[in-house]
Amino acid sequence: MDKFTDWQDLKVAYTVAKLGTLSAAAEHLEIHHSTVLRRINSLEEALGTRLFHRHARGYQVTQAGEKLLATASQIDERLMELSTSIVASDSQLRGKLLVTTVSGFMDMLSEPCLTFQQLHPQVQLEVILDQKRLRLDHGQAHVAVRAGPKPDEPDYIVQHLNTLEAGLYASSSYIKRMGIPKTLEALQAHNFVSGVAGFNARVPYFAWVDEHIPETQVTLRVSETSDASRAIVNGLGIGGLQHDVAKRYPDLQPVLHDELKWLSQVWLVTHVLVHRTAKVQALCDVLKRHFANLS
Amino acid sequence: MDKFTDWQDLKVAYTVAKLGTLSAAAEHLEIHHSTVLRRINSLEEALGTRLFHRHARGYQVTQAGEKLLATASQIDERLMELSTSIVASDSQLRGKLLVTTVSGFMDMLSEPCLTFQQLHPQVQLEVILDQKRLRLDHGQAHVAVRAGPKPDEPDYIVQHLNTLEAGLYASSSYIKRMGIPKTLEALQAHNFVSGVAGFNARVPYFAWVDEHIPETQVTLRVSETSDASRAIVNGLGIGGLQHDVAKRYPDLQPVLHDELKWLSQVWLVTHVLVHRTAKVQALCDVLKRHFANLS
DNA sequence: CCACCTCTGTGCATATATGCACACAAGCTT
DNA sequence: AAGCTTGTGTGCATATATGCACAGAGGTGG
Repeated sequence: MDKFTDWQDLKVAYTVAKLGTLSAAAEHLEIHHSTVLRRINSLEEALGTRLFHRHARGYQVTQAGEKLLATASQIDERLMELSTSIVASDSQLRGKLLVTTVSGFMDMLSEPCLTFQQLHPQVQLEVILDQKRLRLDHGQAHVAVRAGPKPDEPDYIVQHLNTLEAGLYASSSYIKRMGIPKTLEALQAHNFVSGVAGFNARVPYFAWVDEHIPETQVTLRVSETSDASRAIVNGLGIGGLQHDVAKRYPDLQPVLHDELKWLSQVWLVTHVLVHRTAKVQALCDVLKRHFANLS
Repeated sequence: MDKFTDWQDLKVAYTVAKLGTLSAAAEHLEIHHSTVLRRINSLEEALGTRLFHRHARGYQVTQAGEKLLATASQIDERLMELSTSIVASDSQLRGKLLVTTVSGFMDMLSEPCLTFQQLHPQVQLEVILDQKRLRLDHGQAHVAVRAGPKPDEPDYIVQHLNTLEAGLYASSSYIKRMGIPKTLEALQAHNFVSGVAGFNARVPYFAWVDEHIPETQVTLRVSETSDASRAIVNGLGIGGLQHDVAKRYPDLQPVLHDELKWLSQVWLVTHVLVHRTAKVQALCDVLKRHFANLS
């Protein structure tokens, strides 16, 4: 049913129709004129129609060939558009840009994201919050902001953004109810908000809870770290937060900051194939500038 | 500058984008999946862009691939239209139809042409009057009506239409002026209308004039036989006409019809490549029916 | 958690298409 | 007219792309 098994034949026939001779088409396509001849023969055989009138001085289109010429020239135009569109999508600042991070970082990313949106309104920024690391090499995301040990995967380009410091916080409503612990030992009697086992295993605070706080004292375990901060604000318990996140909630009081602190590295990760594109570069610039101003 | 050197790569990439896997695309295209892989690799290299995210379970389009998919699907549609349009142009009764004959036959062809126009108004009939025989194999014409010996060229399909009989005619104004010849000898004193030497050499009457009538008696030589008939009607001289042509001019009187008559075969010629098409068949039917009714 | 299955990816032999050389045909020029 | 130029068409050697077999990767289901 499919008459055009080889689209290249179409291009060859189109070139002949446009230039009028096999030789000219062959030169233009940088192939031998006999190849042009054979491709046209095979196409005509496949279509069951003569496309050209053979003339010793050149090829002249038949009515069928005229139709083919019209269609092929449209196709050629589309292809020109497509090729410019494809190269432009790499160099122009427009289209979708996918960023991924863990939900706990959303509070920190919202500000640079806003900055980026204002700088490049043509780009539709999509932030994907996901516990499981999306695969940049599968195109699931273009840029990732990750915490913990330095990612080390082939074809990933990793840049160090900052070192974030976290500490314990409690809301004033919690302190009013339970008091504020003054020593590490006193913590054992308090309630804590932590993460669900298996999720966010690499958050240092979660690991510390598992190690030093009895299971019974952990009032709430949430899978998303952003939910943890809200729970702490609402007074469900004491919890570990990045200082920069805690700053956003004036109600929160520091707890034993001189005694307890956790450091975690933040990495900016891109895939080598998308790293050089304008969009990715622009976002990386904004993110690096933002995190540099934090410290 | 031309990114798409091989349009077939586009078709292959399109199939992969549509079906999602190399294997499925390979099966659909009836080629090996490794070939599909290589063509996509080469296309991506040529474009300088990733079109697919390689996944062990299949190929997923990137943004560039999405654009390619959109363009290619449009192309695919156009191609479907084109292929149906091409086959339809053979089986449908529409479009141009080129007929060629010598000008002297126009009077005879006008009637069947009218019939054909009424039967198939979608077809634009173009009658090319030309002394030199147009080449059907070059697509200069689709149907030819020819007189004289049976055409014998390769790939030409020749059908016998009729045997036409011609005789001498004179207008009443000529007869009034010069009288009507009663014997063959009496003709020598009369004026004649004939053809220009070199043109229409195969018209039997013209040959007869050259052989039997003194050069000085030939009042007018015309290159177009249709002009000859008008000259005879206007009384410039005696001339040979097909009986069917002469019938159209009531003023004309037959001259020595029992003594002189010329027979010529009329042939319907088409090229083997266009002969089976609906348009050509339709015209051939009309012409054959018309000429059958003449005798 | 492991075995299975599908799909991708690679070296190698072969089949297919390309290029080349030459012959031929037809305008164009002188 | 006759040579010259340009372009088409064909047999043959080679280069190129295809198919094949097998390895590997990665997800799926028991």
